[in-house]
Amino acid sequence: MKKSVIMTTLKKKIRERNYKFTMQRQIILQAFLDSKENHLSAEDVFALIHDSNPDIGLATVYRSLELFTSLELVKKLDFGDGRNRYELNDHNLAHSHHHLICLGCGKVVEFSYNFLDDLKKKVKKENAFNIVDYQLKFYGYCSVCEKNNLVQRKKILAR
Amino acid sequence: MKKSVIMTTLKKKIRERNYKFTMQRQIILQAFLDSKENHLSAEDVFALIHDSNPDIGLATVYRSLELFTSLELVKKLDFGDGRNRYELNDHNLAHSHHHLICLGCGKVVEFSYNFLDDLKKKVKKENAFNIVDYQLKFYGYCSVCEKNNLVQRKKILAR
DNA sequence: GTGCGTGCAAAGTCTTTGCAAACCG
DNA sequence: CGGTTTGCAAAGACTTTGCACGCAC
Repeated sequence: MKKSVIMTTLKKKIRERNYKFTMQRQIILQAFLDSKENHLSAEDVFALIHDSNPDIGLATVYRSLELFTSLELVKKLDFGDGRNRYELNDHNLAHSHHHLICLGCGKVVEFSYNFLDDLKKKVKKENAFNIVDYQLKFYGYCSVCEKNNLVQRKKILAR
Repeated sequence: MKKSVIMTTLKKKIRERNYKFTMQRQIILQAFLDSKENHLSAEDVFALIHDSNPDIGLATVYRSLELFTSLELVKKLDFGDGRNRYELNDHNLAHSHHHLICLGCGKVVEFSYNFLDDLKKKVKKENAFNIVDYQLKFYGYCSVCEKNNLVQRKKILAR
């Protein structure tokens, strides 16, 4: 979908909940649309926009991300690196995506797999819990780190 | 399994990696064994042991939990409440368990479902990623909060 | 115009670290 | 006895907040 169309949708969603579509909010959302990296921390966003917008403070970035999360425009993620990360919440995605986190180098790769529908029913029945969303994270080793691990293990065994 | 047997196993695992089984480490592990609550933050552990062991500092609790995590004696969890939580890593559990996090009241319920084996193969093949572990979190509403939500929605609609 | 939103700096919360003393093995 | 581990306090990292000013609607 075209970026400008997405922005219009986001604007609408902000307005219809009676929040103001300020320049700052637009710029922050634009950063997500423009960034090659999908998983941005508050500091990342701040760095991305700061050169062209030195007047936007870090606190505003935090407050905007918090707002966007509550409006479900973005999703708050935790990859265990001590800071929150955010990604645009693509409601149109038929299959939700998840994250493979490399324990060696920290690289995060996305992975599609949708099993919510089946599980929603199962969990609802068994636990009296109405599932709204879920997060699935895999921890492992990417091919590069896996290779390094093997080399490392061989060295240890050779001692 | 008996608590004392578990403790012996934990002791062994610490010793065989050439770490010392100090009184502090034992007391912290014991807190997990004794606590009814499975998901403890560093502060929780500190509070649990502080009355009987006022000499154990919070920094030691943090350092121990970090060590235990690296030794895979405990698992580090994030429920989005701004602090890390830890639970004993039960390697004997045939089926791993996951967490249902109530968006209304924050209650966390455990839920068993094992699908790692199938997915491990699939992910390995498709993404060149060797999966070691995974975390699955569901967000939703427990029966109490769901009921409150419904009441709330009715009120809003009645306006 | 009015009230929500922002910038700045200060404060808050959780976690880590430096160092001398204590302790495990 | 020697290298780990600990306690304490201080520092660090990320995030939130108070307040006066500014801007969207």
